[in-house]
Amino acid sequence: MTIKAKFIDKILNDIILSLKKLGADETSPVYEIPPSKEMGDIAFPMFKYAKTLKQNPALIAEKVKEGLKGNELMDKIEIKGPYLNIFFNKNLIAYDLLKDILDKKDDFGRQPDKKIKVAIEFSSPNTNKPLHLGHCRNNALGDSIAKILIFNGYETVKINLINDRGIHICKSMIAYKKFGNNTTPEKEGKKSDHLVGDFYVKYAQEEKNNPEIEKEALELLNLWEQNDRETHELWVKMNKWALDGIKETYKRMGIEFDQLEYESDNYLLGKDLINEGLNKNIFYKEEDGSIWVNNEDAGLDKKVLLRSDGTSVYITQDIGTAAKRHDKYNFNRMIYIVGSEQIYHFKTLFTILKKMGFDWADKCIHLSYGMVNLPSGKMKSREGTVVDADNLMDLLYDMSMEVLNEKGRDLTEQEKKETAVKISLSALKYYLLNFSTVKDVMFIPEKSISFDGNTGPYLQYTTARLNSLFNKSEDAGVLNNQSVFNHKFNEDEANLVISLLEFEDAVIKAGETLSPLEICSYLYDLARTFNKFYHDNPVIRAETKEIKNIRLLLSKASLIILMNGLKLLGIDDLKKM
RNA sequence: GGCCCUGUAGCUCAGUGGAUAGAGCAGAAGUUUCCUAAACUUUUGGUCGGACGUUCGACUCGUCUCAGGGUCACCA
Repeated sequence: MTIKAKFIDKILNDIILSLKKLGADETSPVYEIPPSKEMGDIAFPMFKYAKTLKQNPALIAEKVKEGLKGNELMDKIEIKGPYLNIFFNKNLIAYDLLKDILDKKDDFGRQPDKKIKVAIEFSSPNTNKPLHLGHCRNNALGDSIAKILIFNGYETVKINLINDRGIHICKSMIAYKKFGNNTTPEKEGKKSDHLVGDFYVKYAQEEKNNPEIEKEALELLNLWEQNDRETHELWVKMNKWALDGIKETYKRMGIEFDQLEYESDNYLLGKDLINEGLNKNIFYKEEDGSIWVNNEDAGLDKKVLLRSDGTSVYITQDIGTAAKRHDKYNFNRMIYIVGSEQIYHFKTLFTILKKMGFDWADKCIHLSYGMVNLPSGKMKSREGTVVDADNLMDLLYDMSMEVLNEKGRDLTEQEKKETAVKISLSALKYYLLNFSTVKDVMFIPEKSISFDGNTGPYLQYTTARLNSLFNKSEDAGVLNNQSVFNHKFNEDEANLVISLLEFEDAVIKAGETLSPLEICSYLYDLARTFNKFYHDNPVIRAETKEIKNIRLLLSKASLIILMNGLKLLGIDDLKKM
């Protein structure tokens, strides 16, 4: 139970008692956070009792207030029309809260072990081109959601399904065979995945003039499926280039996985299950021998599961892969983090799994996210209108370095480089996470990534100021109940206490809604509240020793929570900036 | 055409039944002999795409409608 929930619980009892005196049978009154902090810390709207009590809600609020006996947790009770607004006793909250934060440190906010296992599939790149901005969003989301779930007490398995076979791979291979002259990344001085991507673009260009080339790609795919030696050697070579480069990008972004699955290992999975389903009459066979499922009862269409030649389609291996994963991990939930263009596909997949009698089908979720668009429109890898992940990180690094050279304090060259890396990544990740997942992201290169305002670097800046503060202060504050209880919290301090109190709720809500945005919004609010406090209230040079102590404690708690929150976003805090 | 998603300030976005709809950027005006000015303060700017309905109460729910996007492959 969170600190806040404990407090509210104790207040709730009094409200319930008071309501009962008036004749309202209430066991769990609704409450909300008032729109502004001047109105109080928690509010009870009285609208719903107007009907049963046949009284004006404002009057009911008055009466409920009268019926409340003194409770030390409540500092002040105000009636604003139909609302009963309560101000918490900041001293009591602050003591419990600060004690908990300082005791638990990086575990503050962590929820108890839920004994629930969640498999998360994300990233899932194709090995025919480098990662682009869309993958960055996927990676940032998957990484952050996994961290949020772990912090919420779930056990997670992060899975990356590498799409290393299929016609798209053969297209890069054909272009290499035709125009590659046996070149290598070393010869070209190119990052290996970029070289593979160049051939994919080359193929697309060639296809415009010479549509016949597609036949060659298909032939190559056939050769690959027949285990043709030469084809496999090329495939292995180019896949390694692509994957090595992609792995480098993951490393640079700080993205890690527990399991790598390869489509080339999985693509034959599912066939047996389809035939099994055919025997059970869940599926049916067309005259040409192809096997179908009719999902019209679920509001979907018919869908082919095995081609007339007996080969499998995309969804066939997804069925097999899902079943294999369930056998292997025995997950309680599986989350697919895949773009919104595949919403229909996953609806179909889950419907089929359910028809096949897998009771765990209901535990699979497609967490779809919107596309990343450019002002010029949609990103298209074939047309070369993509924002490449490596190039983008380079650009952001250079921008960070420029600002650091201008403003950075007291940093060695080495520290500057490390700091620029951290700043550039925080700008990118925070930008991509600070959107509702369902929404498309509009990416305007010159404008989107800034280091001012509601950004990752702003949060890092706040941690750098805090770290600097503790470097300059000989002690970090001692939690002494007398000093906390006797302290008269001013507005900035009180706001900070309330903001600190909200962290646990933000963590829980982010976990329930699979939404890193929840953490972003919370951290930004906390950082703003802290910066305002820090701007207007001297800490080291506070008027008295007691006040200094309280403010150091509040600052320490702020730093701990900022660090914990940033970790959930996959962002590093900074000691200096 | 069917289904799904989105439409909130000049721009980019929060806000999903409640109190005057919030941020950032951009624009205007301020704050550094002071713990990091990548900060802080003040300020300009909105018929929440439109219409009707449900409700004591709607940006939030329902129906219709307009606009943009996605999807409806024996591609992945």
